[in-house]
Order: sequence, then structure tokens, then C-alpha cells
Amino acid sequence: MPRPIDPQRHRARRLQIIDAGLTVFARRGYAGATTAAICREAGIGSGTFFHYFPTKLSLVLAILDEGATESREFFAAHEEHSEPVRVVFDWVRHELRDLSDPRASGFIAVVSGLVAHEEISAALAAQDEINRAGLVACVESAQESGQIRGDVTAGRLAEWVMVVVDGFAGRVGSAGAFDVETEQPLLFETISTLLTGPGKDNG
Amino acid sequence: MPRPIDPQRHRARRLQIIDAGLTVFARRGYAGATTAAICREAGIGSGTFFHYFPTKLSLVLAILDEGATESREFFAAHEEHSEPVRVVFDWVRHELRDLSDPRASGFIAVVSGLVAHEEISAALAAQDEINRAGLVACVESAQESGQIRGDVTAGRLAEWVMVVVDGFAGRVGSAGAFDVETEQPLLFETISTLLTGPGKDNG
Amino acid sequence: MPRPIDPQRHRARRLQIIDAGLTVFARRGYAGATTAAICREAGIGSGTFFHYFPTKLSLVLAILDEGATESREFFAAHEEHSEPVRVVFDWVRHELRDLSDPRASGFIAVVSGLVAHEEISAALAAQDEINRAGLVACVESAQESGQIRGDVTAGRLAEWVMVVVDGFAGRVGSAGAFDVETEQPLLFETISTLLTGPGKDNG
Amino acid sequence: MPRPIDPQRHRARRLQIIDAGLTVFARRGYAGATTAAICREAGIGSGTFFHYFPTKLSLVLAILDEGATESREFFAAHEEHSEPVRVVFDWVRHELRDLSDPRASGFIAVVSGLVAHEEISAALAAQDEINRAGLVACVESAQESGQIRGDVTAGRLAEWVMVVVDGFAGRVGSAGAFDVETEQPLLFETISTLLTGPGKDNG
DNA sequence: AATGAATGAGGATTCATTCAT
DNA sequence: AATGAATGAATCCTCATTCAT
Repeated sequence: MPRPIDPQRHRARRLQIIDAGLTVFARRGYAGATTAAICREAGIGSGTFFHYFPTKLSLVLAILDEGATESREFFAAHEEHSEPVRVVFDWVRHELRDLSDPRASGFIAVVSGLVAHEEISAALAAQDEINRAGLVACVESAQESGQIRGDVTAGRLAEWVMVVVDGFAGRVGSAGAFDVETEQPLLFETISTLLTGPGKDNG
Repeated sequence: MPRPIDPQRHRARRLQIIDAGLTVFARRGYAGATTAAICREAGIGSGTFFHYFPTKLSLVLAILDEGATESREFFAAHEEHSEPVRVVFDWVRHELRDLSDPRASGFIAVVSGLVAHEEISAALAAQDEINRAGLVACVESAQESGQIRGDVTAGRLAEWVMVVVDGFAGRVGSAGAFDVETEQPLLFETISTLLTGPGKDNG
Repeated sequence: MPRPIDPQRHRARRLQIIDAGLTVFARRGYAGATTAAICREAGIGSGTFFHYFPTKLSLVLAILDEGATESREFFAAHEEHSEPVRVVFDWVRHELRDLSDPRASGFIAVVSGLVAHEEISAALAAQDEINRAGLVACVESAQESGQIRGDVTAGRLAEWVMVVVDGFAGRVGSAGAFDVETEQPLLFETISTLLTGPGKDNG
Repeated sequence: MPRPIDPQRHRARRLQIIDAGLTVFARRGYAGATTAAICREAGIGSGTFFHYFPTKLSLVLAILDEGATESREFFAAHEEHSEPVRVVFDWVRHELRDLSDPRASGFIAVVSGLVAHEEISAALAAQDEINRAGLVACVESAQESGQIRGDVTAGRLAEWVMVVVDGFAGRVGSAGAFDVETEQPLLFETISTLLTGPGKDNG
């Protein structure tokens, strides 16, 4: 009497493990996060873990994928927006919201340590490309309407937005005194100046 | 007649292992860099490795320490400089030069993945503090002479310089198309605007 | 449907490893008994070993514990016996029976070499205390009814019984010509004289 | 200009290492006593150690040999003594004096743990045989003059003296409350009764 | 003789993964 | 689907020993 596969239930279990993985990876690092510890956190047996994920690394990839999906959805929802510059800032806010999960910065560090794995490297590149492409579209659109500087290609400007946001995210994770709320205005200011170029007023 | 301990020789050997470690860590990640591989790269036996470093992790710490020493030396050499803003940019250039070692960005990623280890975490914090303190001194001095904005504390400005440089460094490591040479002007522009504040011309 | 944990099976496996350990420790000594050899003897994989015992040393402790349990059970079974002197001799016989396992003396030697480990030291002390306490009870009881000498405290007499039995056990292990069967009468005679005191007939 | 070998100096160095070995073996056990630790204790370099002893195990053998020599000398000095029973008791006293070195019992335990090594086993057997032969001579002589029991062979009586002394020595090392001074009278009484047989007065 | 840097064989232990139930 | 006992490959590290100086 084979139990009919319940996709709802399956997805829930999967998310439960992903959540536990995020927690334990952030707390102990990749090597320190034994599958046993993740199972304990998720309240499942080790056999169950491998029902849902073929390897430990694949759980990392799934977590990354979750993030990629979120990014994709963000840009899909803001496509064809009339104010492209605003979308860029909304994206920054969106990223900041992700950082509000204290496990996020820990997990980012964990993933950094895994770039030697080609699959991770590829996933990061894919994730990066989603954001880059989304931002490039906004920047191009804004350039066309003359709202931002035109002396730097859209691709480079997009990357620079990411440079600043990534640097910001890294510092949130490591430096104790660097507070997201306090620094947010300077973040927006920096990105704003970056997009408009120096010597332009951007209040 | 005991062979006199030759500190020169000892230091050379140590650097030889540190160099090999940097290479292999960057190439394979921490876990992937087996002590055997590091020894092979350094051309030594495994026993010799542990004669110089008590654990594999301690080699990472030694590499970090080497970097910390370099930073300390940089600021010591530029102390009491008459043009503090110039020192900040010199520091950025100095960091960029470090990044010219292609192993640097890989190693940074490796270390990120090890923050779960308290010793690594402490070493990173120490390294960070050296740079922060050095930059704060410059920024304060520049603020006093009115060369840069005064509406943001020296501490925050210093951290923001690091935000941008760290973000830049991270992108150099990951995004294939992000070229140090090409992007350097925009890096200086961004930091410049950051220090002077928006709406000020800083050509 | 989770396989129900079978404590029976677990206990059996554990005893199987304990038995193999006893064999290999006695044959090769502690250092010479590699975990690989013990696993081979037990017919299990190395992972299984560490599933049951956290360290190699803990296997030694488990073996000692098995012995301690046996001793405890012996005294529990003979508590409130009407003829306390007889219990002492039964205990000696009981110890002799243990020595009939040819691995016993080898294992005792192995453990002797491990007293530098506090855990071993403590286990031996505990084991010793079980026997001492059991014997003291018998000796005291026998003293009260005037069956044995009263000029030496029960504690010291108990220890002396152990001195003789330990010396006997040690010799069984080392000296080839020292045969348990042959020497048993002299063992009983010596202990008998010890308990009754010199100059007393104890046929 | 080869330094002439100074046998005096050589012997002194050797004893210095033997002494250090005894100390460290007793304190840390055989495996725990690294050659490095022994060298530190002796105040020499590791190279020097292996000038005097080809292997770590050979140091154990040398210590045992030192003991064997002492035993041989003891019996040589008491040969042809007119009161053989007295020699037996003198030997017991002699052994007790050895036990007054607190490192002795620890070292005995260490050696016990090494019986799996044939060389150690042989050395112990040799040491044992020296004592046995010496005691047998005394016992035989005493039997011939009717001073002690004749119903047990000299060989067995000699072994039994050793049983009791060994048991005594073992307990001195392990049981905290077992004091050499206090228990000495009972030791002599036990051996005395053993030699004369039960039911004989031996005040 | 004396030294200690260099060596590498050897071994305990970890942990992702499998699979019978 | 769920379980967890069993597995063994993989690796860090120890330490006796060698040898050039």
C-alpha cells in the first residue's frame, strides 16, 4: 500500500532541513556542521536527510538556490517598472532584509570557503548573474532616460552597486560595531553618488 | 660541538611553508588542502611541517599574521605624514598590490569559511583593527584640517573605506570580468566622494 | 517504519567487541593492539568500533567495568552469608576462575601499564574498592564471631588477602612453571594462616 | 683530534639518562614518556640520547638490567652465609628498600605493560630467575638444616616468597592507604609462616 | 661527543553515505 | 517514507630515529 507522495509534505520537510542547515552551517561552518548535527537540528534521522539531499554539499546548493529563486522573483516582480533607479534601491533594501537574518552573514562566509568546489562556484556565479542582469536592466533604463551618469557602462555600474552592497554585507557579519540601521543612510548615499557621478548633487 | 641554531634558516623554512600553504589553500580550500599536499608543494616531509606549525590551522593563522605585520608596518611607515588623505589612498593602493597576488582572493575566501574557529575570528578581528585604527588616525587628521567631511565620525568613515575596499577585493576574486586595472579609477572616485561627501567636487 | 532499537543486539555487539579487545590487548599489549587489529578480530569495520566505543582507551575501561560488575555481583550474591570465612575463600576461588581465562593475566599487565591515565587509575581504584569492601564485611563478621584473629583490623586483613591473591595472579601470568592447580592448596593455606594468625592450627 | 673516550664520563652520562628515564616512565607511562621528554628531564639533546641507547625500549631494558645487577650483587654478597633464612629476610628488606624509591612501583607497572615485547619478557624472566635461584639456594640450605618446612620443594617455597613480595609491592604502588612501614611486620610474619608451615610457632 | 632539524611510517579517529528493515 | 546501525576511506598528527654539522 504505497503511501501516495504528498508534494506539500515533501516540500515542507525539505524546507525544514534547509532551515536547519542554514542554522548549523552558520553556527559551525561547513566542516563543523556534521550531517548528524543538521539532522539533530531538523529533528530527523540521518537516513531521512539523504532521502532529500544526495550529499551534504547539495544542501548548500539548495540553500543558495533558494536565494537565487528569491532574487529572480524580486526582479520578475519589478520588471517594467517605470522608475528604474528606485528598483535599484529597492533591491538594496531587499538584500538588507536578507541580512537581517543573523544566519545570513555566517552562511555567506561558509560558502566563500567552498568556492574551490566547482558546483558552488557555478551556483555563486549564477546567483551573481541574476542580480547583475537585473541591475543592468535597471541601470540601462535609467541611463537611457538620463537619470544617472552615462560615462560608465551599465554593466560596470551594476557591478559597482554589488561591490558596495557586498562590502557592506561582509562588514555587517564581521565587525561588531557596524550596525545596519545606522549605516543604511550612508549606504544609500554612496550608491546614489556612484550612480550619478561625482560633483552632481543627489539629494 | 652543537650546530648553532640558525634563525635565518629557520625563518626561511617557515616562509617556504607559509608560501606553499598560501598556494594550496587558495587552490583547494582549507579542507581540500591536505597537509600532505602542502608538504609536497613546499618540498618537505610531513614531520617538518609539524616541526614548524603545530596544526594545519596554525598555518592559516601564521599567514594572517604575516599580513597583519605588513599592515602594521605600512601604517608605522606612514605615521606623521603631512597629507593624511594621501595616506588613505596609499593604503588602498597597498591593498590593491596585495590583491595582485592571485592567491590572495582565494585565501581570503578560505579564511571566511573558518570564522567558526575562534582563533581565526580573533585574528581577523585583530587584522581588521590594525587597518581601522590606522585609517581612523588619517581620517581624523584630515577632518581636523578640514580636508574631508566632518558630518560623519572618523570611525565610521574608516569603516566605510574598508567596506568599499573589501567589496572590491571580493569581486576581484569572484567575478571574472571585474578587472583591477580598469576599475581602479572608479574605486578612487568612490572613496574620494565618500570622504568629501556628496555634492562636493573632488576632481 | 523505523527499525526499533534492539538493546539485545546492541549489548551482543558490544560484548563481541569487548571480547575481541580482551584477546588482542592480552596478545599484543595496549600500544600493539591497533584498533584495526581489534576490528579484524571482532569481524567489524573500524567505524563500527567507534560507534560503540568513543576511544580505544574506553574499551579498556569497559573491560574493567565488566570485571567490576562481576565482582559486585559476586558480593551481592554472598551477602548475609552465615559463614563469612567461607565467602572469603569462595571469592579467592572466584578470582582464580577468572585467571583461568589465559587472557586475564595479559590484560592485567596491559592495564598496569596504563595507570598514568587517570581514568584507568580511577577504574582500578574503584574495582579495588569493591573487592576490599566486600572482603572487609566478611572479615569483620568473622572477627565478631571469633573465627579469625582480632589483633589486625579487618581493613588490613582484607588488603592482605588481596596482596596474596594479586601476587599469585601476577606469578601465574609471568612464571611459566607456576601452575594454578598445583599451587592452589598453598594459596589457601597462606590465606588461612594469615586470617587465623601464626601459631594457630588451621587444619 | 679525537677526544679520548672517558669511560667514567660515559658511565655517568648513561646513569643520568637512566635516572631521567626512570622518572619519566614512572610519571607518564611508556607511551607517554616521549624520548623528547626524557631528554628534557636529562638535560640533553635527542641526538645524545641515541648515542647512548639505540632505542627507547633499550632504555627500559637498561633500567631493568641495573636492577638485575643489583640483585646479582646482593646474592653474591650473601653467598655462603651461615644463616640462610636470615638471607631470605634480608632480601625482602632489600626489595623493600628498592620500593622506597617512589618511582619504582610506577616503573614496575610500565614494564608490566610491555611484556608483549619478547625482549622485555626475557629480561623480566632473567631478573626473576636471579632472584629465584638466589632464594632457592637459601631455602634449600635452610631445609637441609631443618630450619624450615620440608614438605614443599625449595623451588616452590622460593616462588611463594616472591608471590608475597610481589603482591606487597603491587599494593604499595596502587592502594593509597597501604603503608610500607605499617605493613612490614605482617609481611615478615606471612613469609615466616609460609617457610615454617602452618601450626608451627615462629615467634 | 653532542646537537636538533628533518624525516615518514603508522594509527586513532571522523563522518558522509549506504541499506536492510 | 523513515530510520540508524554499519561502513571504510581519508587525514591529521605523533614521535622514534637518522644524520649532517
